[in-house]
Amino acid sequence: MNSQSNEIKKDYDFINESLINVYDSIMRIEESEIRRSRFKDITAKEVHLVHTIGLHDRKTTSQVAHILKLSKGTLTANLNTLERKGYVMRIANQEDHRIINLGLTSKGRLLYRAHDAFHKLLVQRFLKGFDNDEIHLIKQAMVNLEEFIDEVSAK
Amino acid sequence: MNSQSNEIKKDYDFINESLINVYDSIMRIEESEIRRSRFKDITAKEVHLVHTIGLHDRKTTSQVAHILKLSKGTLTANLNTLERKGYVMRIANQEDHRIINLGLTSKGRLLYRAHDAFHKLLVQRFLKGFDNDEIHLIKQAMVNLEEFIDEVSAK
DNA sequence: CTAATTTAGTTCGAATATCAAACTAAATAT
DNA sequence: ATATTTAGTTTGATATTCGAACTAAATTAG
Repeated sequence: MNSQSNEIKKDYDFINESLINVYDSIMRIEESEIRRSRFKDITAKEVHLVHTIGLHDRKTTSQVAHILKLSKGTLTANLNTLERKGYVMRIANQEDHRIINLGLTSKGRLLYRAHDAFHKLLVQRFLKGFDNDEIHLIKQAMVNLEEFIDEVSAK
Repeated sequence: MNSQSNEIKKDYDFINESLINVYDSIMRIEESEIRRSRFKDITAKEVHLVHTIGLHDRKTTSQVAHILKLSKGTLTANLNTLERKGYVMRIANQEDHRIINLGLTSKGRLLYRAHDAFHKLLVQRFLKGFDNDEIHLIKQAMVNLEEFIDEVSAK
């Protein structure tokens, strides 16, 4: 094996290990960032839920459960906690009284923005030192990954 | 805002959303790949454990617990299941009788290699269409990310 | 226009997962 | 030899999740 292809193998292996490690770590540092913030009563999972509800404002409970791939029962349990803690609102639907629409309280939106800011910082660091063309290329790799995920999911 | 910087913002936003989504999805497709394979009695978490034990052969229970950031009690519980299912071996240490070294059975190694092959495929698809320089660049972005993670973890 | 059916969300019971503290046995230090 | 430390297991408490049964509301069929 020549030293050139050896380099490439190293890059491959590094990326492989990285893809496995990084996501675990991101969950972990999100948790520790929250512990350091003013929102101490919240777990990483709960932030994930607040993020999803913030992103999909006024969706129904069933829609959010589907997006998060949680059972309705599990979502109900999580909503009770997040409502009690004051991050999420259940909004009765006037047209259809079976439906509950979900939204964030102002405290929930504060958490949403804090979490979003942290993620923006993460992406900035991910892309540190790259020019626009290079960033576009990295984006393309993420597109590849999502395509692969979609393919496998569809099987 | 000109169209150039708008493009870049789009790339940023896409990468941001992607980084959040992809982890969840990878866990999910790993689970569904396992269900389709001959190793149907295994969860994604358990594969993760088998992967770690395979990667760090003959490490002690405490070392593996530390690597996985699990309590020793939790690891013991998981080891019991994986030993019962025939993927993992506890190996008594001859020098120090308190220590248990962990290893994979041949069935465990089969699972390890199947899982590894799936990850290699994932990385191939991630890097599809890029030349060596571009792959090196993408690797550098992963290095950036790990550096950021290490920094935040150390705080 | 009722009846039956479907739909949205909650409740409940069972199964798992996790942690931290107490515990056991072995090794090391005093 | 005795006390302390270390490695791993056990135990009890708490969390999470699921799916099935349930309630209430909306829709459909007769």
